[in-house]
Amino acid sequence: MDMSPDKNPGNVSNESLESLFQYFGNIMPLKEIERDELRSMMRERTIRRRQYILQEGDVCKAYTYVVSGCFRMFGVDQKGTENNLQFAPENNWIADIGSFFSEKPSKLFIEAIEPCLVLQIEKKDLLHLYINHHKFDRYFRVIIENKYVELQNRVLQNISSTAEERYTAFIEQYPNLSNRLPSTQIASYLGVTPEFLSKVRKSLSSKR
Amino acid sequence: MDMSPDKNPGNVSNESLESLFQYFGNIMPLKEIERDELRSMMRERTIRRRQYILQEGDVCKAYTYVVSGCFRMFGVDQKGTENNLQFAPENNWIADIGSFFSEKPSKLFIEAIEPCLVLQIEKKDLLHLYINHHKFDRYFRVIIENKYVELQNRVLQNISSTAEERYTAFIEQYPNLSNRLPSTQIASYLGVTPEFLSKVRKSLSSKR
DNA sequence: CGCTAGTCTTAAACTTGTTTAAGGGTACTT
DNA sequence: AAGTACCCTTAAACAAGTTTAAGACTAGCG
Repeated sequence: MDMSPDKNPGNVSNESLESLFQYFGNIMPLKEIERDELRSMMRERTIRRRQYILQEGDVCKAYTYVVSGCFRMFGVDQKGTENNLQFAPENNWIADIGSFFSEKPSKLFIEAIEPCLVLQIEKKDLLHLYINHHKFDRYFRVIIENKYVELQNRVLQNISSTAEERYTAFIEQYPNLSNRLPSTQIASYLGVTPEFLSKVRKSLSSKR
Repeated sequence: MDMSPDKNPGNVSNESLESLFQYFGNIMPLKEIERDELRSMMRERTIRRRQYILQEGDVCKAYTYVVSGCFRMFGVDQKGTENNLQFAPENNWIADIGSFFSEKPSKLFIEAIEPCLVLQIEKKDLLHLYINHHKFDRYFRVIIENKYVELQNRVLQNISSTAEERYTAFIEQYPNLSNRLPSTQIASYLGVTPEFLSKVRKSLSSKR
């Protein structure tokens, strides 16, 4: 177990905590004691561009809340191609949920696309929260329910839409990201080659 | 609120209940009181082939456990094409989770592909279970976590694999269903036309 | 400064999957 | 026994997306 210098509790910046409290506050208001619990459990880390917080073969040990920056989660297929499964910009949670709960090695990578500031919580602490503050059960169920619905819509899109339709849907869903991310990353998310995405963009711009 | 004849509790068959108890028992053992609670909350229904248990525009009011038979869940796109999102054969839960929790109208249909026997639980009863028997919180979180992982793998496959690879993966995952279901349904699940699936099958069989 | 690595675009040849149309098979109706 | 509905396959023309290759345009780096 690694002992980074910012592991000891109490070192979490107020800015990061405020971001997290506001996130939860949008679901339901937090009591003072719940804020204190979160403060003592969350560990703050800065992550450099290109740095991994999860690599294939490792067990996903933490849920990560993104305060600023952006991550991508991807898998690598037989041919060695990277396929982006999701992006996690600021105010989002990211984890390989399967690996986290089963404690089996992950088949996925999570990499910072931009320099990032995050808050992490480990499994034992999350379970502690579940048990001692029943509300967090609901919080995290809501989080995963929302992520489930998002994924489901994506599957539906993948099997029913052309690359062009998927791209315009991506732009609508992440107006931020479409400017911020390199097109190679977006192409990998959409399941097309960067070359074809370039074609799609051109044909879209000429349509207006 | 509809009052079908089998709504009153106590009418649930032992065979169905045993199937449900066994399902939960695979996650963690059930206490007698928990069995009693389930017995009193689950409502048994027989569903005819082609019958819908959810239609677009309706709010998904119940979680459905499939005792026997098989359902499909699908969405209809702008062109009117049906796209199968998932199948639910015996010993599976099915619901539009997004609609169920948000109580907003669903964009999906759930239809019986075969004659089915199901047990259903309504939202208020599920919430009652959550509150009075904390264990069910965990049960249903595990159920949705597993479904999430399944979906995630599917997205990964959709963006990284050819139709042939997706078809062979489908056969591995549902060896039952590949014989049982009409190929039109499988094609709709894979996101290809029935004609192309026919080609794929032919090219696969000639490879051996 | 010049070098390298990453990013974006274009184009031509190719592969994967769709569309349209047709024909044959089975099974349930009448 | 014929009728209809559904299911599965084949084939040819077409559209969607990939591959390979090349050129231009950054941005970071020694």
